[in-house]
Amino acid sequence: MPELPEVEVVRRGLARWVSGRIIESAQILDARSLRRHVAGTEDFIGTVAGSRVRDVVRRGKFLWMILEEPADPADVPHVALMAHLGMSGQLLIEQPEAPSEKHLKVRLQLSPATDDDGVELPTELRFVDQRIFGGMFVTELEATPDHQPGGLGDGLLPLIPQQAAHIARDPLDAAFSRETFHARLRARKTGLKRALLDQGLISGIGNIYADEALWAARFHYARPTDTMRRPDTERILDAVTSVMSRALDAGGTSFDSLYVNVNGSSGYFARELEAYGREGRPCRRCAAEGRQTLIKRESFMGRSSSLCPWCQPRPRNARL
DNA sequence: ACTCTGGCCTGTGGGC
DNA sequence: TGCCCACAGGCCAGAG
Repeated sequence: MPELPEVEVVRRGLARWVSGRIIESAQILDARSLRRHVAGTEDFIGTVAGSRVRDVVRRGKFLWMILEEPADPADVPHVALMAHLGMSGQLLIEQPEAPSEKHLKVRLQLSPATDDDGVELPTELRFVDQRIFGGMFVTELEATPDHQPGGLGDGLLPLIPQQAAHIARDPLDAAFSRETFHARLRARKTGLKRALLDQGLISGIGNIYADEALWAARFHYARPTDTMRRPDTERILDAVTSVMSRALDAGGTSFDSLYVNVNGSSGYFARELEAYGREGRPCRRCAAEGRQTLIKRESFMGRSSSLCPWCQPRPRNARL
């Protein structure tokens, strides 16, 4: 399940293998993956075909390729090819003759290129998506007043797509402000996990890393946000940053090959999970301290939350 | 203005 | 064996 670390792994792969190349042509095998491109598939193809990928940028779980018109030396890039992986999306760099994946949705043919050793690179970028929660679309880049340089992959232009303008900076972004986050968090009248999952408040966190960070910081998911004091905010942010950094390190190893593989379950980080998916198994922190506590799973927000009932007791003034 | 629910999707797996 | 339903969950529209 692609959350921030997985999307960043994909961004790095695209930046390495696709940046500088021209998208020569495109085929849409399932228009549902272009649902958010309101102008339609022909417009999508017409826009991306012939454009050069100048850079690959990410904010939270949104990912986009900045396109430029190679025939016009004065061209100022103003168009982005957006991709969101949703639940099950993958961006794969493959040879055109490679067998079609079962859920292949979009094919983009890339201009020829070689790697640092002069080896020919595959010439197709594929978007594969089983559940179709993700998708691709083309959008205008717009200046945003809150922009500051220095974010991951964000050093090129003070522009972000309009569809990602409401997405907050993520905790690995150099321009992420803990002060601003703390103030906005305290202004909310909701539970802590709901706030962590709100991409407009802090981006990149999904159900897995929310549960992991809450476990690491020993907060219950229903902790009222308006009772969070500054040290509390520091503790949850430290936990979020730590778990995401470790996950990113684990996922980074998958780029030994040319293939951009986004299968989150294939990395070894799954073995490092402490709460998510460990229902009925011992809390390792409790076990280390001589207690026998089992991780339990509760239904919340229409999805599941895994937590240790001893480390993360439900607050008296719980907020959902 | 803010908070929260439902719907979008398909494959998997448990219960009967 | 096969059918049905719950579940997985990021995001957004719209209800409250």
